[in-house]
Amino acid sequence: MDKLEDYKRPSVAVDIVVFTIMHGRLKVLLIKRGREPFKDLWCLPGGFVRIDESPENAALRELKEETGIKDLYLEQLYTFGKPERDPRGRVISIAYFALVDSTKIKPAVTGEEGIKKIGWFDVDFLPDLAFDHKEIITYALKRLRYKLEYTAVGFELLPDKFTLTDLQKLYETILGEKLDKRNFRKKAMAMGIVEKTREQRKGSHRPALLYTFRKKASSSAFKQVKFEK
Amino acid sequence: MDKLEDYKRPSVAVDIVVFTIMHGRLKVLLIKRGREPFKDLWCLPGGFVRIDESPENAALRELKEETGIKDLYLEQLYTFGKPERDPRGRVISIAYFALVDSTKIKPAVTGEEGIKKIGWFDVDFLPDLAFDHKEIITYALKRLRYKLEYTAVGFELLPDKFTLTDLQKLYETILGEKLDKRNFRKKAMAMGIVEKTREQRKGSHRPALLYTFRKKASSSAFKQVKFEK
DNA sequence: CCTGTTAGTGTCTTTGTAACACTATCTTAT
DNA sequence: ATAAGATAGTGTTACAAAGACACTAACAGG
Repeated sequence: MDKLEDYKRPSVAVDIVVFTIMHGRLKVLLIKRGREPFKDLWCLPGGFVRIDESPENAALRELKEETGIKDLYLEQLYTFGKPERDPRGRVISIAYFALVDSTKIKPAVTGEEGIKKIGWFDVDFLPDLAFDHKEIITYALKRLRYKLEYTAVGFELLPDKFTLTDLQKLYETILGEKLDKRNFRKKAMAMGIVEKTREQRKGSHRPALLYTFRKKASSSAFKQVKFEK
Repeated sequence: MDKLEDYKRPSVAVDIVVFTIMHGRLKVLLIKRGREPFKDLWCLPGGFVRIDESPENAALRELKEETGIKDLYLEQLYTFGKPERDPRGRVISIAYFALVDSTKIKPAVTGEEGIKKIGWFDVDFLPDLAFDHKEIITYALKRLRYKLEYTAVGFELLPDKFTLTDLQKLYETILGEKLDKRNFRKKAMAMGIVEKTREQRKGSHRPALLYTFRKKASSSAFKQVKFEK
């Protein structure tokens, strides 16, 4: 009864939801499928877990293979395993949630061999997606918003040096609401999660101080969880 | 490259961490292994996912088979997938997190066929465990404490009718700290997550009013997430 | 009816959250 | 040189939630 051979084994895959912020919009990385099923539909980057690698390494490997992305924040999201979720057969997929700073994305990521195309899509305007990938993205989005409110994960989406306005815009973009500038800055400073540098960013207006993220205090809540009656 | 046949498939299992409160202590359900590897060591209830069932159903089925437990709160916890976690070969395990009210546990759950024994263990005094099950329990405990602070999941551990003292003791047991009686009751009432019944529980002292859980307001925070500097 | 035991209740202080508007500094155009 | 445009940066007050704290009430049993 406990022998591994007694059971038909499902295939195990990983799918990764990679978020970034581009031009003030939250984007997800998608790949155009080159073959059936769902040929020419968009889907999440991912692939099968090899027999000797951990799911997390599979996720990192697939991301590198398919998109060249290397340094990113990665965490396990949820395992999707309904028997009918893949028309090819039984595939259980461990979904991952990733964040990248858009300045680190390689520009030449489109049209590799002409078979696959990859693209960044605005989360509010997603195309039709293969498999249950829409559901996975919805789940990831929920997690992103949730995490943003009570952890300092947002820094993963910014370059090493950023202005407080950058940081605030990031929060506003993801949470979908305006935040008060003074309260936002007060809180960021009070929590000690950002640190001043001596550099400035210039434009045709008053220059802004650049800040860096202080990893030490990273476990703090940025905004307290809302209290519903 | 995308054919399912091209890949060696891992086995996929589920493991369930079932918590209950007995005699004011937090307990986990464990099973004594009847065969190698790790014969006679304790482990989490669980088993392999069948080719045509969802992981969640596998978890429910295994729990019923092994322990007779039927009605419980169940949610996916995390998928453990390091290649070396099972000496029999590659096994990826989807861990679940479950809560049962101890009054619903069948008493005759020990010594089925004399092969397997099952038992409830105090989380602070766990025996040696098979596989990486210790790690899984640690992870589940973290999740339990975390969820208790910001959701109303604690009710899953109580019978339908309970006193506010019962509820408070439950929180104290799991969080491992004393809570203030007046503040606790004030908050429980203010949030509207409990409802008075007209029944009382008697003892050799002042009788206590019984309350029920109001499912409507279940998404509220019971205690706000702590804010660390 | 006294004792033991648990149930039940209110106020004040502290802390965090939310609302709110003006000045400062730079660039560019005239 | 200076005015206009644009973004950076800053403090106070009011409100809401959390935390600390101690006594009275109701029952059973002796």
